[in-house]
Amino acid sequence: MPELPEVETTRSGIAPHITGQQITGTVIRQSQLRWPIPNDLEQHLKGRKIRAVERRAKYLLIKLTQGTLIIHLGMSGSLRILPRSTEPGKHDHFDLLFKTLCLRFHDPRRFGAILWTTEPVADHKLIKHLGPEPLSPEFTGDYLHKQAQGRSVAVKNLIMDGKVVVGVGNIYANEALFRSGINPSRAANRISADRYSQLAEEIKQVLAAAIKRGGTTLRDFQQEDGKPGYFAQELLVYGKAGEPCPGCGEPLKQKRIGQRSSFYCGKCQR
DNA sequence: ACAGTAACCTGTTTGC
DNA sequence: TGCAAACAGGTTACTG
Repeated sequence: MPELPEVETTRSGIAPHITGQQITGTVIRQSQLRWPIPNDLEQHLKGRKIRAVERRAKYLLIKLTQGTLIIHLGMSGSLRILPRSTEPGKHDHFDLLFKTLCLRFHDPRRFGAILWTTEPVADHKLIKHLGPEPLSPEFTGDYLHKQAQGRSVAVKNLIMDGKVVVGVGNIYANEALFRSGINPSRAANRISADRYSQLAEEIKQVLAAAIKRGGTTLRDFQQEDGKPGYFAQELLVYGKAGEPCPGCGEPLKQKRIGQRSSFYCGKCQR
């Protein structure tokens, strides 16, 4: 599910409800996620206040008066703000409790993670190797072009590589490549600087547009209030194999690149 | 350093 | 209709 727009939607949705609030407790119903939820989590969190809710890549960073709760939504995770008394359902693995509210983590596939750290987040093992944020000024066509030198991987794999740029998952990689007219299979080192400028721009545009719509809900992404994201209706190619290309009308193609389904137009994307 | 694959887990869709 | 295989928004870890 969640790529950068979905995580950002979640961040901005939960922040106003919990910022400044004091944590009164936690509930762990299933600790076996991508990594186990630390079993001493509650003693670190209880009584502390939420100072800020930030995001780095697809990680949500719940900054406390001391230390940070790191949450990743994996493939199928979501967070909701609910009244404390709400009965948990299946796959509701974790609650962060406040006086009257509860921040509830739901994740059927359990690829998500809930971790705790007291070190500066930028130094954390999962975060320190990450590339720039795609919506930051340092992410440019020139930067991408440089990263591509000496790399023969498909350009789609390059832009989905978190060491190169974060937050671009399968949906938005497909969309941005279509909008740039670049074939997803093209070797990264065989694309001009100009085309990389276009690509960097389209990545920024599509992510920003998706954030505006509250992300993309394909099956189960929920915003913090339980509503879906509305960007799915604006997707041009993702999941649309066989349908006419919005540019030329030729049927869109589907192909696996690096174990992921890729959707593209063989005529408009070269 | 790079490229490719398997692994984590559950639910839904597809194909025989 | 039933069952098994394939596939799904992510990322690490391992292999060659």
